[in-house]
Amino acid sequence: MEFKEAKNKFIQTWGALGSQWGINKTMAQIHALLMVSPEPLSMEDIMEELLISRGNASMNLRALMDWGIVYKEYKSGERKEFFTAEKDLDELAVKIAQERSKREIKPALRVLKDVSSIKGNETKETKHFVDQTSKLYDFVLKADNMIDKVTEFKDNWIGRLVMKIMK
Amino acid sequence: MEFKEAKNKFIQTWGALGSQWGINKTMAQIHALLMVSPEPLSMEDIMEELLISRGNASMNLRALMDWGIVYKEYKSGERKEFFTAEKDLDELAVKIAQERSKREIKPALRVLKDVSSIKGNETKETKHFVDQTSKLYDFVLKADNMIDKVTEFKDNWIGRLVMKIMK
DNA sequence: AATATCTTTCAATTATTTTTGAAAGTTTAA
DNA sequence: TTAAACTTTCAAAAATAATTGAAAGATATT
Repeated sequence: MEFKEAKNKFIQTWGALGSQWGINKTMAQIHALLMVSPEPLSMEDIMEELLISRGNASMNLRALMDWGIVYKEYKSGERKEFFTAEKDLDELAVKIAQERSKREIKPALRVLKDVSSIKGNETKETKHFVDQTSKLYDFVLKADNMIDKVTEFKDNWIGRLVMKIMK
Repeated sequence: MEFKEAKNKFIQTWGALGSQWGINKTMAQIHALLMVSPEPLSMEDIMEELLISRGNASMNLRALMDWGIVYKEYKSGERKEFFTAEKDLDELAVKIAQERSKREIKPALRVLKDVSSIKGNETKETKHFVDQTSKLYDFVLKADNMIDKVTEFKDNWIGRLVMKIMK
């Protein structure tokens, strides 16, 4: 396999993986491309490499910057903007985890808390409902706390974690 | 909030969460419904409660069973099939993690391994590519191993994990 | 202040995913 | 073996999501 082929395969795979995890394909592809680019790329570069429109590139770059995993850069003398990806993988994982926690898990937790605290007639159905959603609340809360804790580690937390788990 | 409202809210929220994580909305909703049902439900029950077609119910129940998080049950004297969800949350998390690892992570790992081992001319670009994809391979491999390890724990692994992390 | 360079926005289009419903398939019972 | 009860399949339709491209917005340059 030669470089160009490998690069393309990597970008496609990363894109597919992204879309299986609720992240838009192009967004993941742009990120993949920037990850393996030693130099910052312009919007033009990205459009060309991924064969996408200007609008698409613009919107997805914006989204990546909102996630905090792609940065804008300016080159002196150049008018246009350049982009780089967060390349530190620990940092990347933490940012993604934090963002998903904020956007999806925390709101879901609120709902779980609300629905698990209904009061009233104690039928079998309602008892089971409260019991089950309470357990779910505790579980998701723990998982979410884990994300927060993990953030404090930094620097190869996943390696340490694996060590710890394996005892 | 009364029971029916709470139940509906729970199902809707779980469905939305599912679709943000690459799991089809109806599939997540069926699972949510079964989680809070003290008794097994028939396909008819599910169709009625979620207002979905027979085909939709059938396909998504099949998918849930493939994931190993919903089981078929037979009631003696009854002709039709009934369904229950895995209600043990540790078990549920492990099954989901294993399944996603098998379906998505393991294949991606293969690709990462392949593309990170290209040989040839040592330009800045290829060097950076190999370096970056190798790191990614190591990282994803560690994360995936963590899933495997966690499986061995069973019984409230997440609680223990949080304990460990917090020292 | 006019022009050139570059970016963002968004309505319309295109692509993808999900859902439906009816026909075909299966299993049990009479 | 026929019929009834139930489930699965899958092509077509509907719903949802992603993408385009051109116009409007910026911002810097002359």
